[in-house]
Amino acid sequence: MSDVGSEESFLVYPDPAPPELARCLDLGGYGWKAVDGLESLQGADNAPAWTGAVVAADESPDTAWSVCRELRRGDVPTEPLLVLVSGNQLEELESRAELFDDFLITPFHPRELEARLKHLLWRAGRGARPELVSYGPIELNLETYQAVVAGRTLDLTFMEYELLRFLTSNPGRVFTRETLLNRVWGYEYYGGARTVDVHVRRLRAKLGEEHSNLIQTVRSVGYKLGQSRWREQGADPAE
Amino acid sequence: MSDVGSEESFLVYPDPAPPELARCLDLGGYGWKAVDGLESLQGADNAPAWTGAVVAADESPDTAWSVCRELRRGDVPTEPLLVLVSGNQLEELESRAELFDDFLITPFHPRELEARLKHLLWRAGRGARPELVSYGPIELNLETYQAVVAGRTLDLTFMEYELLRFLTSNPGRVFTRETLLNRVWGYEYYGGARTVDVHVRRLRAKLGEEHSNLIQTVRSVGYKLGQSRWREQGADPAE
DNA sequence: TCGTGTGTTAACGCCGTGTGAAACAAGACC
DNA sequence: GGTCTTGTTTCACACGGCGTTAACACACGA
Repeated sequence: MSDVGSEESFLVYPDPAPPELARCLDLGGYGWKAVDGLESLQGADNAPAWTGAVVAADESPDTAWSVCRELRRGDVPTEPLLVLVSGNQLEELESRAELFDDFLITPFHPRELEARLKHLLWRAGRGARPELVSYGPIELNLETYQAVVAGRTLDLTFMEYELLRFLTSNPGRVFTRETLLNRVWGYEYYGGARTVDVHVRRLRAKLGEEHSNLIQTVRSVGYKLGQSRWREQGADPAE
Repeated sequence: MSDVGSEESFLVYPDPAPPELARCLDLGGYGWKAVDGLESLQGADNAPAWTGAVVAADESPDTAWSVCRELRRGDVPTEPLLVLVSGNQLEELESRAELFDDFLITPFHPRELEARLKHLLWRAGRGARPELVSYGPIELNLETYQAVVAGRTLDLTFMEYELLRFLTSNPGRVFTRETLLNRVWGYEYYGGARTVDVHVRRLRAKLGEEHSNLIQTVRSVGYKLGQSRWREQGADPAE
């Protein structure tokens, strides 16, 4: 499914997930797994990795409500559960109020789906997914201003963090000192291109010896972080 | 207004209630009262007869959110609160997740409004309200406005409590002074960002010496409370 | 009137930040 | 290979932004 480990993932019904729903979940960066029933899950209840569920009840309502009922009976009965219903199913919601946390009318707007998922996750106490930027061993939490390299927390100053964030957001790309000054420092700048050098040096020092080479200098051009994802393992012969 | 058929009644903003909203509430048999602000209510706090609120935030969002904030601060801070937003306001919902329980996109279908109201009332009737906020040694009782740190009751002023509540509700997250002024104080603000500093200082003083470091300053960014739960164990090995 | 809560102003001190120069590395040219 | 040139790394230091703190000003209710 997806590569990032820390993200939210949803259980989706039915198994060939509605195309629109699948597309929106993918675009939102959520992991998801479509099932046609819960018997397959009961077999392998090893890691209930999903943090919520989205049940499309507009096609086959009866089995969909059964799935909701099963989910409510499960080990984590209060997980966020969103049902998709058609406009003429609104009346039957009242009698099934205990089977869902929120509902969405099909056809739906992708942004409404995302907004409802976010609010459900927030209410469930897990909060919105933290905005993360990562590359290799580097992980940046944009909300807490924390930087982690290979599990070790770094104590960065403001400019160091901003510089690392910019480089990590554009991995493998080379930036001239002027560009860095403009985009990170944020003002027109004359002279003092050495400022970038010094901050790169301090960053490398705090990254530690084994990771200091994450920031590479491209001679007479500038700096870049890591390797480009373009032809990553293509093993450039000049390397 | 409405002859109260059922015992449910809602507070509606703004005062000339949106016609569509008024009609639907009437048809649904709900009682409701439109207000343009909360100052009129504070005068006569005799019988808070409403069981919930519907705030139309699609016309004048700023004041609407202020009303939501006031409602949340009120005596019954967790009453069901539904906001009406336009389609292009979905993005701003995420940063105000604590100000509403459910939302509805305008223009709306009357039956969807009714379904959402019913579901909100059903959920409120089950008492699924988190009245407590806590982080580490901090415990806040939202009903009694009491703050406890490590078992010791604090005597906080109003703004101190609000600030601590906001920070505690979003632990580990860094907020700029401007953000704090907007979200805690609740109005647009120019100058005087030092106000936040002073209140933080007073809060730290009341937290006591051993817990004053719960509120951490992130230099040239803002303040945050505690450590993020994200990678909390990343203690520096050189320590 | 006093007492309390809240916002403002100014002084102070720290530490992040930028700068200059020296030391160093990498090619280029003869 | 030696030497010169160009560019990068490293160090030390001074300035200034930024947070802390205290003291004051104002509004409001008792």
